[in-house]
Amino acid sequence: MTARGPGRPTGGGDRRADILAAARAEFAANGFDRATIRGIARSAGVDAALVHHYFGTKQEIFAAAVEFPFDIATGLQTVFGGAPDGIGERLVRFFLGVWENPDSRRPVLAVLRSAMSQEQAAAMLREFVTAALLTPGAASLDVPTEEGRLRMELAVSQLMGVAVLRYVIGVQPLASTTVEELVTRLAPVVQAHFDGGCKGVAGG
Amino acid sequence: MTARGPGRPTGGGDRRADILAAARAEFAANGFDRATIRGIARSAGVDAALVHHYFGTKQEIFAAAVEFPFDIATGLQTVFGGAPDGIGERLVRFFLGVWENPDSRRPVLAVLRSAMSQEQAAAMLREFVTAALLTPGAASLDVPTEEGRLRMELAVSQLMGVAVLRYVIGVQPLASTTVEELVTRLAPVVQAHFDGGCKGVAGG
DNA sequence: GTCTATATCGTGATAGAC
DNA sequence: GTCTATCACGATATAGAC
Repeated sequence: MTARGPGRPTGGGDRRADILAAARAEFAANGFDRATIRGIARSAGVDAALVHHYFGTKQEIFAAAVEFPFDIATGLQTVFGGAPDGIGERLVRFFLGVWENPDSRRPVLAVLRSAMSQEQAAAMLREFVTAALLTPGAASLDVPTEEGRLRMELAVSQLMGVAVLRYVIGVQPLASTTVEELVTRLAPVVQAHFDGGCKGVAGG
Repeated sequence: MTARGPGRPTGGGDRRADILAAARAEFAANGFDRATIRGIARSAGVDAALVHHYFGTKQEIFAAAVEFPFDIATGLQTVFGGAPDGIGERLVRFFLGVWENPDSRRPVLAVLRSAMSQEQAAAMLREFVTAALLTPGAASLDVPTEEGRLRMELAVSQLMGVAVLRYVIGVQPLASTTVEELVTRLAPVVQAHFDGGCKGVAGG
């Protein structure tokens, strides 16, 4: 039963999923600007007009494509809920886990690529970082809010930079280093940001 | 003598500079894809055809626009030439100095924005990071090359992430923190990457 | 529900007048 | 050296047939 007749009885919902998957792949691979409706349609094996029919404008397709397919809040509850001195390692593991899994990498890669030159995507990333990372992270610290947010931002900067160099630019040897190796090297640094800096390393 | 007649005797070099400056601004503001020849021409107050006349294709304009107007190698010699335990602070100061000065920020912003979705710009960034940062940085360390490069990449990741969140995404309060404050917080972390990690912070 | 056809626009690039 | 005019192309988006 591979042949699909016109007016198929399933009532739709099949092609729509194909289009959404293709949109995720295209936006992740090319960013908002370079991704095209025609390309998404071709990749999904449907007509370009059908993409508009289901999702409307290109912006709306993008918004639908980058909605996280998993509950990210749950994962971050685990990160910030446990022992304070383990937040660094848990955050690094969570972050790398999202990026190593193709299903979750696609949306975040699409947002990151697009956020560089598209204000709406930048706003999405800004809001996500603020709501999902900075606010709960800062709240779990025993310092003033502004100080906590800055610490979190510096920690997130470290991880965001790794994402850019490892997953987008692909610089070696970082791009082929194992996750465990990265956890070993990054967790203490991220934790240090959390604890207010690496200054103590000099030993006084 | 503000009026310019046709066939002006200066022999050209005036409009060309205007176009180049406009191209820097447009590429920095929008990235490669969203920047347009017409937009550059409009911004420079000339015709679009003149842009092609001087610089050729859009790729060639981009290449001309992102050529650093200052000798970056000299600055990095200072960073890596001095005392090893000051590399962290000197690298952070150099990096932030480049990004805080509009003249030098424009080219690097253009490359960063474009590298996210344009393979040629990504290759430029990859080669620049490798040749100007990783290789001299790793060479100044007393560890195997591969290990030194990875340490440098993690240090650069920290700075790259700060650039993304501070200068592109504009997340607060990081975007409005003073340079000195950032140097204070980042230099030890970058230095720790250089020295092989923050592990010693726990004090044993 | 799906696709054909097309309207409308903006792009990069070129030829050639002045 | 500078600009007018235009080509060829691909984009988003829509109208409407089936």
